[in-house]
Formats: sequence, structure tokens, C-alpha cells
Amino acid sequence: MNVFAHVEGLIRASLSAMQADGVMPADIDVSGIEAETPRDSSHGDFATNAAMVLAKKAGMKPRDIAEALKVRMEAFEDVEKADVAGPGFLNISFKPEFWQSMVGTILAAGELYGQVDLGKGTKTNVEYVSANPTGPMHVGHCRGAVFGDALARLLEFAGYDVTREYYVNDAGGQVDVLARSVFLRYREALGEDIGAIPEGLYPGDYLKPVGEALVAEYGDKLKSREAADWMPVARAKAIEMMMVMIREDLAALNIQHDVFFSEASLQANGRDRISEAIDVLKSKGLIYEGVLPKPKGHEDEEWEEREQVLFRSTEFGDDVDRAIAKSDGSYTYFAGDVGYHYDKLQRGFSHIINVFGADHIGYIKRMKSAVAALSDGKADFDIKVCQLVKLFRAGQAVKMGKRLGTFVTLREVVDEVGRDPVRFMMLYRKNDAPLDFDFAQVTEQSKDNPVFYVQYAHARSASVFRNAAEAFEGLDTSPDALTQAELSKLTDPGEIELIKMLASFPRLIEGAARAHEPHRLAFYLYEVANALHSQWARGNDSPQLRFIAQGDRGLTVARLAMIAATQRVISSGLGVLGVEAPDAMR
RNA sequence: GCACCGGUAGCUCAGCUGGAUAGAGCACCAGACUACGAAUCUGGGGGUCGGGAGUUCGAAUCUUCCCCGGUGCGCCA
Repeated sequence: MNVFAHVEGLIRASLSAMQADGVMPADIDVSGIEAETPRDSSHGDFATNAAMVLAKKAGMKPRDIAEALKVRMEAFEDVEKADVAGPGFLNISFKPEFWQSMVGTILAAGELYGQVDLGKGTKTNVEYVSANPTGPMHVGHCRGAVFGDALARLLEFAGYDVTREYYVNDAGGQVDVLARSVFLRYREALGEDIGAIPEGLYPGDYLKPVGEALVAEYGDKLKSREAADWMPVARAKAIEMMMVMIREDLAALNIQHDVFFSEASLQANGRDRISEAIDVLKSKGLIYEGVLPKPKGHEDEEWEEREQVLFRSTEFGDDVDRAIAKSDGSYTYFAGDVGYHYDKLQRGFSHIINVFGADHIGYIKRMKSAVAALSDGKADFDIKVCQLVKLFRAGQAVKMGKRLGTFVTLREVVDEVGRDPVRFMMLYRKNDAPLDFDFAQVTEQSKDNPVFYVQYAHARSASVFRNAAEAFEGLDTSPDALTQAELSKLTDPGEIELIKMLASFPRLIEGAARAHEPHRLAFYLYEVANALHSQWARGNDSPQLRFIAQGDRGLTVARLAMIAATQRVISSGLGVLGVEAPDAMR
């Protein structure tokens, strides 16, 4: 049950009744109004701006509408009171019974609590990571990987039918370079002295096993063959083994994709989706041959004007039209992406999300243009950009350089600090803001470390259950027993406050899913943990507030029900973020 | 030069798509352990929301023009 939807329903019903009674004109639309939590809790549980929104349309004073609405709202059984405030807000408070019953609602819903039907089963494609299969993943990939995975989980939780996809760039010049690098390692594995790896090839040791694998499979048979013969073999083997490595890296972060989509497959099996996509664009008059203007600002000595096939992306807000084919007639990388997204559309995805690294920002407009053109603007297409991650060790920035070979791999980070801290910290920031990742902070077990803080709240709750079983002989803490608890005993303001926070979980999920912003959930969980820790500490000062109430079984069970509901929200929320909710921290 | 993303407390950042007196953590100061795990909690000081103009009942949030920082910018993927 979504309390906000419930309250909005009550408000709408009241407004409709006012229209039926002639208090307010019947011909105005009343559906757009909202309920929200007031910033200041002394203003009540909910506030609605309905009166101010409708004042103009109704030709009435906001406060007059609010007064009429107040009377209607107070007629509902759950409503304790409603007050008109400020320019026309209506502050609404619910009776304690209403909040107490939410605990039962949460427990009854179990792991379904918080799930909403925002997506209504919409076929959704989330593409993330898509790192080139030319080496192991480094930290730069890490944020996008975690973000994409959490977003996919979030959307599933919110009722979307999600496919997680990885676009494998297994075509083009880059993988040819990979193949050449591997062939060198192959000769090395045969005992040849290959000396230093030439400039322009991949120098990493991780290609040695690929060379050895080729020896194991082909012996020295490839050595004397023409490049045209060994290239495809070396390339295929290299890509295969690199993708195995990448999948292992992703698995270390608890990330799995449903589809690994091969770029090369776009033009395979007797079909060419790239040319199909271009034909579609042609039929819309969006393809032409032309010359691109020289970019301004930086001097480029080697600039030459060349005629090539272009896509009229400026029709869709792009800065310049984009090249589909190179001057030699072969496709650009962008052409492949056009074909790929054409394929996504053909597979029936109406909701498509791409997660980009900051280095691909310049690519956004042309992709949006392409998808808008291919789908006639019908597809819901969003690109989320993950900004850079800066690593810090003991307050010092960790310098990384690809050329120096000093980049930190994803695996190194996960091995050092653990999967959960990496995941949570990558999400504890808005995706489009840069992120500082401090090894010391992330491994610390204290309040400074939000992952720990949230997990600790869950573990601490589990500890209460362990102790309760000892304090009361034969105490029944089964889900059924907790659902039957006398919730009316939960009267402390701190308890009610905690419950209200739990009650807002579905709305939080809805907003985060709608905005494609998993970080909201991370911050919310921190607040829930804080509310629990606070209530716990009140028990230190006031023993009668302790969750385990000496000699009072009924009260204890009621509080355990509240704790169980809190655990439910934390574990479900962490689950959406792909983080464990442990029962003990030591 | 153009585009995109940032600019909110000393520091790191939230701010729920326009709501009421702008929040949290760290740091600083002052408190709470015969403990349901103090790995925690309570209180306090601290802000021209980068700047100007505009839109309206109401702006950190929307429009526009500047300033600062980051990133990217023809046939590399």
C-alpha cells in the first residue's frame, strides 16, 4: 500500500464531492493535485497544495477551497485533523492507529513491500558497462557497472520488464589491434623472443594466456600462415577470453547481464541491420552526402574537407550532422550504434536506457537523434552519464594513466574493500556528479561509512530478535505472530516517526524509478537506519522505550513487529542496490 | 569557439521535477555506556543556495545573460 496514493485518493474524492455539491465548478480537472510530506513535521503528516493549484481554474480564493476541503477530509475515519495554513496549504494529520496499522501492512506484504506498478510490464532495455573486450575492467568502468545494475534492479522492483544488455565492440580496428597483440603473445608462447611490445599494440600481460591457449589448440600451425588466416582466429580467441575475464570481473561485483550483444552480429547471418536502419532513415529523408564543417576553436593542421554519407541529426537538436560512412565507404562506429538501436527497437523495447561514462558525453545528442528518428519520437530513450571516479588513498589522489600501465583494475578495488562497500559508495552520489572514492573511508567500520551504518542497523535489529528469544521463554516471533501483534502499543513519537518513514518507501521507489536515480534509495536507507539507531538510543536513556520491554510480552512483540518491518525495508532496499543485509557484523 | 555536467555550511554532498523558517555527514564545542551491540545517540554554533534580470500566490529548483571548475568536440571504437 502506498500511503501517498491513498491520501491523494482521499483528497480527490473530497474535491469531486465538492464539485458534486456545487461548492466548486464541476468542469475543472482535479486530477493533478498531490500530497507530500511537509518539511516541518509539526505541520502534520501530509500537506496538499490542491487549493492553490485549483484557485485560478475555479475562480475562487485558495483559502476558501482549503476550508471546504478541510471539512471533507476531517470526515474520513483515519484523519485526525486538517488545518489550513499559509497561502492555502492544507495540512493533514492521521490518527496513530493509521500509522500503527502500517506495520501490519508492511509485514503482510513481505518482500513485495515497496514494489509498485509504475512500469506496468513495459519492455525495458538497460545497456551498461559495454567496455571494449580488449582487457580487464578498470575502476573507471566500475561506477557505470554498478549504476546500471542498480537501475535495472530498481526498474524491475517498480514493475518494468527489464533486459540487461552489454554491447560487445567486437568489430572494427580496435579488435584487430587486439588480434595482432595476441599473435605476438602466441609467438612468445612458442618460445620466440618477441622483445618489447611495439607502440600501438596492447602490452598487458593478461594477453599471455590467450597466446598460450592458441598454442594449446593449434600448436605452431598458425605461425607460418598469412595474416588473413590467423587474424580471425586470434581475434575470436582473444575476444572470447577477454569476455570471460570481464564476466568474472562483473560477477565479483554481483552483476549479470541477460544479453551480450555482438557488434559484429549486426552484419551476420544474411542480414545487415546497419543498412536496414540506414534505409529507414533514408526513407525519412535524413540521409545525404555532404561535407562537414571544420570544428572551430582548436587548430587542426591535417583537416581536409571530405564528402561522406551523413545523418541529418541537426533535425533533432544535434550540433552538426553526423557521419554514417567514412570517406572510403565503410561504416563509422556511429553507424553500428544506429543499427544496434534499430535492433533494440525491433525487439520491442519501448523504454531504452543507456549508461555512458563521462568520456562519451559528446555522443548523447547524436544517439538521441538517431533513436528519435528511427522510432518517430515514440521510444522513451534516456542516457544516464556517470561522471568520473577519483581514487584517494590516505587523502592522496591515486594517479592513473593508461600509457603508464598504472590504472587500477576493478578487481583490485573489489578485492581490497569488498563488494558491498564498492557498490554502495558508487550509488551514494548522484550519477552525474563526480565521485571521490577513499579507500580508507570505505573500509572503515563507523558512522563515517554509510554502507556500514545501514548494514549495522539491520544487524542490530537481528540482534534484538536473538536477545528477545532469551528474555521471554517460548516467544513466538514468526511472521504470523508478529502480524497479530497489538500494534496499538506503539505510541512513542519516535516509533511513529520510524513507521512514517517506512511508509514512504513505495513512494521513494516510485520517484527514484521514474527519475532513473538509484542514489535516492541509498540516501533513504541511510535515513531509515538513522531513525532506528535514534530510537534504540532513546532506550538507553529511558529503559521503558527499549525494544525488549521487561515483563511485557505484548509490548515487546509489538516492537519486534516494528523492527521486523524496518528490517524488511532495509533488506529490500539494499537488495535493490545489490548489497547484502547481514544479520551480524562481526 | 561550441556542447554537456557541476557550483548549496570550513570540507564532502542531499534537497523527492515549483512549496511553508534550505537539510545531513565530517570537522569544531558540550553531553550520554552497572549496554536490547556506545561500531551508537543527544544538543550547539555555522549559509547573499556562484552573480544579475525575469516568469507567479511562491524559485536552490523553471527562462535568460554572465562568472568559475570538470569533460567532450570531423571518417577511434
